[in-house]
Amino acid sequence: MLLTWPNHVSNTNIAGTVKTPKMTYEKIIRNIESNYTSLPTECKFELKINSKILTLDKETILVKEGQYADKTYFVASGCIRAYYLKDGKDVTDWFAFENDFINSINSYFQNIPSPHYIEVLEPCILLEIPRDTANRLSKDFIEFERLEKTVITKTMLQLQQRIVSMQFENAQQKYQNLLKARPDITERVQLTHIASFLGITLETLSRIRSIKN
Amino acid sequence: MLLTWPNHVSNTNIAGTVKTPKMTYEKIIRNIESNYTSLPTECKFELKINSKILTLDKETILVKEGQYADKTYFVASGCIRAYYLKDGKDVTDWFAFENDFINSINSYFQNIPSPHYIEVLEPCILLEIPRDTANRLSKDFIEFERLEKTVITKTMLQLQQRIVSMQFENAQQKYQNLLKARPDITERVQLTHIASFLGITLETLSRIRSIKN
DNA sequence: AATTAAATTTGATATATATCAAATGAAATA
DNA sequence: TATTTCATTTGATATATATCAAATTTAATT
Repeated sequence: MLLTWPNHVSNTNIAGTVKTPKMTYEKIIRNIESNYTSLPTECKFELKINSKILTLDKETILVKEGQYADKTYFVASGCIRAYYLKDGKDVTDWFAFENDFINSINSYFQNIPSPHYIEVLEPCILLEIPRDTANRLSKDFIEFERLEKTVITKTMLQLQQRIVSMQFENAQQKYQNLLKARPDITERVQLTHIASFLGITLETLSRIRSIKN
Repeated sequence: MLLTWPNHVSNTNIAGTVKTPKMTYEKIIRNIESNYTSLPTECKFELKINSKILTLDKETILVKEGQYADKTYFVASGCIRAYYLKDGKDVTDWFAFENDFINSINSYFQNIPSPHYIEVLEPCILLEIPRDTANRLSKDFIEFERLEKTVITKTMLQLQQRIVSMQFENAQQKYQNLLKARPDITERVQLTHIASFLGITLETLSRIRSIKN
């Protein structure tokens, strides 16, 4: 799953119509800096020559269950989800939108086979950062180590919030909360994925949406 | 809530009888190093002269709701919980045992009033590290920055696991999982706290414990 | 040891949401 | 445009766990 998901401006106009601005390393790295922390010039240079820009179609599978997923992706544009199969059922565990980082956390941090799949939901431009690169940059630049800490801290806080939400809110409230954080989500992501992310059934979500809201 | 909670050996003999070994800064810091990452001598020295050893009784409240909680505690011995009041009801959000770090994450990382209380459950020896100290050490020693990242990463992974568990396991399974990670928990922590931590009622927990197990 | 208070267990009932099943609507493909 | 496939909605029923209430057990205090 995961790395973070701030409440940021979307890159989308009307449902589905994603602008695909020409993305250079410079622009992407500038986005990282402005959303997280700034980096020294040499660190940025090293990042640039050791990472890759990916332009991907909808439905691309970036990571499969069982793989050693040793890359982190920064989403320059588009949207992605991490999911796993629980008794054969597809369960969304995390979404990443513009300016979020995402990886298969278990695999990436514990170097174990990934329980997650990572799938592209909208045409995406990503910056792919290999773990080796990230580790080296962390060793050489305290600012990069700090960037990682910042991203992880954000993620941790969100996970904690989500636990509170799951424990004490009913289906309706959970959905409202998600909408508050991500008002455009229903235009960008299928209801099945939203439902499983919220830990409710598709049917319940549908009913919630029809009454009132 | 939180910072981490590895599956370690307890410091307890028989329920309630906690040995209180003489704890020096050296010994505590050695424990931090052996459980997380090692630190340069100068960093350890700075940590020592800028932190405090606390010896606390059961029921001590370390942090109250509303406070700006800018300390992290390393548990040298004993056990602690973080909880909050949800509609007046006491909900345990995190436990910390020997060799765990704990702080009021929201307050500490976002510098906002703490939604949590932190309460001592067993006589404790703690190392209290002010945020200023932690921040300075992070700036001066990449190893300390890395220590923080390690602790936060562990916490994040545990939170993610807990979400999966909350979403797909029934009360029984949740309890079993907790027991697997922390077999001694029932001797050290009240069932009410365990129940609210698991997101089930005390009554349900009691029933689960009586049938079978 | 007796008394009070707190923690846990046990019981009866209510309820939100899951599950199963089918209908409708929207999008993709021929 | 017709046809197939996939996504969403709607309905009927089942179920795990919550809630409320009380009994019992354990621990703390006098």
